[in-house]
Amino acid sequence: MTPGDNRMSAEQRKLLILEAALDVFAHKGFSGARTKEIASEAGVSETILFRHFKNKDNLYAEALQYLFAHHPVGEEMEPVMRAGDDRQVLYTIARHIMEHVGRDKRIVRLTFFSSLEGLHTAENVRTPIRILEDYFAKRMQEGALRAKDPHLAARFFLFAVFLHVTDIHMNLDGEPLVISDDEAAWNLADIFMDGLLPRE
Amino acid sequence: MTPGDNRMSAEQRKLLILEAALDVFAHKGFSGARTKEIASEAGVSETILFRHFKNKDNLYAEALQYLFAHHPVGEEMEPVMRAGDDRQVLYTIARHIMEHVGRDKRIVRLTFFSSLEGLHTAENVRTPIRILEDYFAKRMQEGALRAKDPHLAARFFLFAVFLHVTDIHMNLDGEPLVISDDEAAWNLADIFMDGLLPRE
DNA sequence: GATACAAGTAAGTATGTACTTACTACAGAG
DNA sequence: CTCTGTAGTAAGTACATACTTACTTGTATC
Repeated sequence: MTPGDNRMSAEQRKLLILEAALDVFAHKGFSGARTKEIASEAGVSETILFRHFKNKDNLYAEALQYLFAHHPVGEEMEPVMRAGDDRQVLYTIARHIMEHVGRDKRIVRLTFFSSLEGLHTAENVRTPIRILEDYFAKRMQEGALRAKDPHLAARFFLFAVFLHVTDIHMNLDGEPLVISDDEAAWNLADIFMDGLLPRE
Repeated sequence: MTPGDNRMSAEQRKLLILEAALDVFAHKGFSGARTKEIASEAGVSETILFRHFKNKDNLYAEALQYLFAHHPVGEEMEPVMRAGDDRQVLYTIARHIMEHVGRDKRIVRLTFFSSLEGLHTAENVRTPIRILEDYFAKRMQEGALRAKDPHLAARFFLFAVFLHVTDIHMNLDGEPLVISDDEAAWNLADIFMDGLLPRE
């Protein structure tokens, strides 16, 4: 094997390693991941991995930063809140999150792993709650929604969505769901708007 | 240190080790846990740990079995479904889960760790969904509830509760919640029954 | 074409970690 | 009292793992 065959710029190589790291960390968590496996998945030797990253902790931190930099959460949500009536807003938020997470399945696993392993507080959970909470508070003041606790309402709505997509990617529940994102989002928005009791 | 000072029956000792194992596994996950730490937390040497348990996998399996044997999920839920009107049923289920989990905070962490590490399908998630789903289906057929997808409705309700208690113990969201279980459960049941839109 | 700098390889080291082996001491049964 | 089975200790083993060291090769720049 002649060296230099797959020569690559530092930046390119670093990205390859970051991608491999995300795969392995998302799959096995920080303490379950092996630098050797990450290196081999990136197609390099451990030596090179450690030339690009000071140590495993550093690699983990940079990998998370890289992932969330490419998948920001809060900002994209704001325009969504002007989607029309309240039902439409909830639907759009739900779809937004489903797609956001669906775009990269590692997000869910890494978020949970990081929280469990105490390596990272989940900014990507807190931010959406704040945004939806503010929206609810405003609409409640306007009398457009019933006056309930807006923080609790936002929590419950988003938690339902979060665990729904989490389940889809982690399969907490036994069997895989066959329902489309669209149908799930409409159902949830409808329940939150009208409730399960029939309206007379 | 004369041996035999803290002599103990096999069964007693095994329970001590299981408890220590649950603590450490819940805190660090399977691959983050060290048998040495478990042993020392149980106040024994590793030698003894490995005399009681074939290996680390076996210890993990027995620990989970022990935990869930002491905190069964599904069965206790059935009587709860006869709690009165539908709102009361939802409230009671939510409270039931909050208390169930509150009784032993390790449940949440172990459930998530196990799922993430692929060691265990979460029976304690699936079972409650099935039960609530059946309840919804029955009430919808009776016309007491609007005809929505009962599986989705059950999923969303329970997922909201699950992640709510998860957050309380894992603090996914930034700041700790100050709201009581009672208040949270009533709010959620109310939203699911009546929705956020005002009824004319 | 010589030089500088970064990409690459091969081999190694120190520590961690799951698990063992060889032995001692105690308690209950006969 | 002796025998047997089990709780206990001390030390060790084989391998995995994060990280290093010493060295080689390619490439862009002047």
